[in-house]
Amino acid sequence: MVPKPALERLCRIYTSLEEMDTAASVYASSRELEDMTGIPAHTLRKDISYLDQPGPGGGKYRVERLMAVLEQTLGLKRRPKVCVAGLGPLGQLCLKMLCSRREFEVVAGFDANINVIELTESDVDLFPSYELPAVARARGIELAVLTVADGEVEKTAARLYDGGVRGILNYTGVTVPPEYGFDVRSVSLFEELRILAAGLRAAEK
Amino acid sequence: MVPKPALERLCRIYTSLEEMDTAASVYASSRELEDMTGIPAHTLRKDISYLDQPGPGGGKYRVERLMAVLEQTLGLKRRPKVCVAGLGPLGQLCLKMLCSRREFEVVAGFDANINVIELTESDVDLFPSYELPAVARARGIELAVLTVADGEVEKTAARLYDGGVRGILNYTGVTVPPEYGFDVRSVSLFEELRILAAGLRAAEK
DNA sequence: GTGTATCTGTGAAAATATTCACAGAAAATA
DNA sequence: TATTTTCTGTGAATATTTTCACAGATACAC
Repeated sequence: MVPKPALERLCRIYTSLEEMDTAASVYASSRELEDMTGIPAHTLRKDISYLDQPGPGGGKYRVERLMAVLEQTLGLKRRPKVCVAGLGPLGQLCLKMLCSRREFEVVAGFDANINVIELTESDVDLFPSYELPAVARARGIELAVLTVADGEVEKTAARLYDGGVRGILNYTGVTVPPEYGFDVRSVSLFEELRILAAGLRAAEK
Repeated sequence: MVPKPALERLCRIYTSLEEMDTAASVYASSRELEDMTGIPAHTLRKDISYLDQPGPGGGKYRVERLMAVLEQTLGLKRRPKVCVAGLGPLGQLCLKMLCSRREFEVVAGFDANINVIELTESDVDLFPSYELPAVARARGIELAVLTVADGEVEKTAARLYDGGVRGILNYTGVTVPPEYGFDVRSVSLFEELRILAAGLRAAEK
């Protein structure tokens, strides 16, 4: 079984592999990846070894091959189904970014305000929030990007749960209620900056 | 010394304490905080114990007191100086959010495009990117929110380094070059969703 | 005040994750 | 082809983090 921190690093490695692939690099050594990611080469090799896939042995990794292995393991080949809940400026931005790549299947957007839904241009179907559970179930949405206002998080979480959504990427400033058992990753501008500030502070001593 | 994961959790706890403070709660037990954050009560108590501050002993934590201790330890009382590099939609959003609270001192915004600088309304002084090193040094900027286009990351990183910036909150899709030794936290929409997808995948087995 | 229930604080134990070190496979060299 | 160099893969050692368990402090009821 792959340790969770290793999984996170593997996702970071995938990003770097994409960069290399775009730059038409065919081979990647653990050392080069260390230079790109800051993850030590031995950690990175160990992480890859958790995948239990035959590697190149003594040669370098083949970028495409390793990407394929990661796609397999990380479940990206399936194009997980994603929705965006909350279509304020941030939500709309996320929607746009997600649509700009094929990696995820963007299935729907939701907002409490019907005006927003009618006025927003998007390739994706947009719905009022109260339809979330039904739409999510009908379309098999697995992941949600949560960009609603802080005050709406609780209600939206309940709806996502009813819709069978399993994982939430939480961009709001408040905590997603843990009782639903979502797999949550939270990205709070303030919290992240606090962690950096605390890091500086710790480094000073 | 506070373990790094503990530090991150403490920042999360701080967020929940803010929520409680807003809700006019005076006391917080480790159990209540567990319910809010999903962090187990014993982990959370241990984390707080790393702070080496006298706690309430047998009673509950006093919300204000604990917040004060965390502000102290996390270095938030100092109002760390922050800038935003890259004033596209995301950068402007970050700028607005940062200005909406007093927690950080937002000192400057930067963009490569001079039109953007002239057209953007902001309470914060905006500068063209090439002035970043000078401005950052002059104003003592410690942290940067990096929201430039992916192709500009390398150049911007160099400038931030020249400006004496120590920590970066990286919202771009590419890796910040590790050779400068920045303290980096990266937030990539795609990477986060990948981690969630991998989590689902792992849970299925 | 006495008793009971509820907390925190923390050393020690257990679980996890990282680093190391080196065997052995590929690639490069000559 | 033989030799050297450069890699990966991984068990074992080390380091870190989390969990546990319980002593002792506080709050509360009566």
